[in-house]
Amino acid sequence: MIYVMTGQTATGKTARALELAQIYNGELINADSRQVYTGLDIVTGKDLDLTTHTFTSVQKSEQFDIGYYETTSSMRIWLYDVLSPKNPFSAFDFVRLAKTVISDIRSRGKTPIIVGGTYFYISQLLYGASSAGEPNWEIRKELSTKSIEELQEILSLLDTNLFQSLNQSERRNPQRLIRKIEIIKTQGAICSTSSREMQFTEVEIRGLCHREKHNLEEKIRARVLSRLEKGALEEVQNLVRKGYSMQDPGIKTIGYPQIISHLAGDINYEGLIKAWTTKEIQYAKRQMTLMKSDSHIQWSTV
RNA sequence: GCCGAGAUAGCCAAGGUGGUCACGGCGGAGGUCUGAAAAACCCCAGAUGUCAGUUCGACUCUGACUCUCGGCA
Repeated sequence: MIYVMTGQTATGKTARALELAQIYNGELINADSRQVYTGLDIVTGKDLDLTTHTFTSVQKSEQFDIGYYETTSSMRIWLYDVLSPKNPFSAFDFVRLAKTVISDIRSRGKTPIIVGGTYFYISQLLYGASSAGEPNWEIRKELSTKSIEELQEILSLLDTNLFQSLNQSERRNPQRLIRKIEIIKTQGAICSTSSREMQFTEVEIRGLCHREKHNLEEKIRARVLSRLEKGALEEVQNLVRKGYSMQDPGIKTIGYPQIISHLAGDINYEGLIKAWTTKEIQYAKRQMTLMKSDSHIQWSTV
């Protein structure tokens, strides 16, 4: 059995997942695309205060450090602090790492509990059977200098039918165009018949969402304020001092650009709170747009 | 009180010889997504301070009023 705890931001997913872990003798696997980064703690809301703060590394490679934090009640939380914010991380990486951890947890007779708001990662783990292959950052870098018109033309030349079938949103989305070109260049073609079947036999997916929009707004605002109190500004100052900037993949995370602007004097404190809160609310909205198409999710409201 | 500048959407804001006026950005609603997803992208709604005058026609010109911001007293 695998449990999945997902849903909107600021709904208390981690707390609920820990309850599940208690009941089912489980261990948590983080499915949050930001909390995999080292050093992004307060702003991303890593629940390290629930742990003993000691990271136990289990499998370390050049790219990734797979390990866990142990909670005060001796439960493990995996896939925090996997890599530096300097490096890109992808759904491909997540699926690979999560599968490794799932095997490890099961081999010890425990239950994997996947928890996080990055539904895209979760969907790729649960349903993604694509043979499309991993990201090729060389090709992406090369294509990133092209204009949107150039990208459209390149893709159109490679596969006219595919390009014709794209909607406006995708045609004008450089990242999506680059990804498609990348697949064709590395695989020869895009396999359109790849399945969307459940990869595991027994899975229970639970989702948490806010009952009303104003609940969400209040919760998020309160959480932003509490993160600032906990030292979000200092966290960012340290990162900046260590040479991290908005260009780094990990820093392209809600909260960081806004705080950096504030530290640079571009926006005042009130402006920072507002900008950060607004981005979080917009994110929560996008999460729902994506998640509500999954009929397997059992929803509850908070 | 006087002088000057201004008043365009929830906020910021561009404009033009008077001709269906109305560029953008933010915010708001909705959406897209098969390994960048806290990303990237699509799309929709919404405005000329008030009152008069000139005119076939005023957001644009004139006057008064109201309000705002500077400066002087």
